[in-house]
Amino acid sequence: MSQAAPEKRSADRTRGVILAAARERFAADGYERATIRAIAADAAIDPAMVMRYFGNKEKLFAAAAEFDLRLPDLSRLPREEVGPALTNHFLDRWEDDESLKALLRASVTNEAAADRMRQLFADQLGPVIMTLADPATAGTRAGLVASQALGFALCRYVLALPPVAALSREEAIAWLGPTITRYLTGSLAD
Amino acid sequence: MSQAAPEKRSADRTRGVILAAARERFAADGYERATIRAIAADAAIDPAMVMRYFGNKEKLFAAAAEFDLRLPDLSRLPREEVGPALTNHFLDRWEDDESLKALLRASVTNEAAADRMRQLFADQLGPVIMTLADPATAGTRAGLVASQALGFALCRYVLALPPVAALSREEAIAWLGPTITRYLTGSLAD
DNA sequence: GTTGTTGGCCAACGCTTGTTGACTTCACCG
DNA sequence: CGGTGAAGTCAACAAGCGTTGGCCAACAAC
Repeated sequence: MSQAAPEKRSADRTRGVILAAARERFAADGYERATIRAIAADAAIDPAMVMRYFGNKEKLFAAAAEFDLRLPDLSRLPREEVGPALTNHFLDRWEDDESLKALLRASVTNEAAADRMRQLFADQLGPVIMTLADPATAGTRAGLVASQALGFALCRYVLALPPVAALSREEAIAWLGPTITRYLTGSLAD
Repeated sequence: MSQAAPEKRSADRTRGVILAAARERFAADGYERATIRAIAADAAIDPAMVMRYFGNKEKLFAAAAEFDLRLPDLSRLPREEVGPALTNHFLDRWEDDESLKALLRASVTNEAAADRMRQLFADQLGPVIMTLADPATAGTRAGLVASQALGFALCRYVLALPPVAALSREEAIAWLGPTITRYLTGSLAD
């Protein structure tokens, strides 16, 4: 029943502004330090509006941290290229959407966010890996990829370890690519 | 001048009890959710005592998160064994001292803790790597090792991703060992 | 022109937090 | 015995939090 109009009402625009401010704050401060009052101030709006639109803080976070990895099809690539390709895609997703940073920062202290993170890798990365390797090992491989991808993002975007933050895109792919390839397609015996 | 007596006064014992409770709380809840009141309750003392002994929350955390990686000498090992050895040592340190978990959880939302984390890898891991590879590349290698080590710890001990938490010590070393070896001694061209 | 409805603001609530200062207890030393 | 100082208790503070309910202004419908 909703029209196909670009901006139906003022309410939808406000909702969007709140969501954008929330993503920014959650990404920068984590779950507990990102206060509804601060988010409302960023959106130039009253804190009560945030409650009206999203019910409570937990639901606001759930809406702000909705995320799709948009994983590409890797099954047609040569074996040695899947790691670099996936690494490149991860860096893309990480840099053009703050939701992932918000999710990572929050998931360390918030159980609901941690759940979201677990589902992200189980439901989105797992199936893709099943097209590349023995499906029985897909869960483990997804976990290993997660450990390197999240660890790199943690060091580069959250902790800002100088040597990791200084790596160029090409260097990052050259170092991480082979690691990811091995986790995706290698065997325990190396 | 301090006597060699096992327990000089009640003060030292209390200080220790507070520190132990603080480490536990910071490790389980992160910096902001670990309240002084909760720590004091765990230590079965008054919150005011925490302030008396440590000044404020920040200083309490600084005292609770003091940490030494106790890295072994890796320079006498064959190249292909340095990764597995270092991985094994990391798992040891992670599992018998809660300080690292406290530091990781806090460093995601607390700048002082993040600083501590950066120093940990720069000052303790960097020098060890200089004995293994071109010193000019030691910083980068330390960062890469940090990305995999912290990422694995994040997934296993903090997020508890099921496939990562389920890995045995041997499996973990078999998967991570070669990765760490390459970061420590490999070249960009693989 | 009245009447709803919708988007927004304001003031306040109950609660928790870090932190403070004054008070008590108590062991030890002269 | 008295007193001195450390160890511990208690009650309270100011500030900040998530959250609530009532009020206002605009605007479309009848």
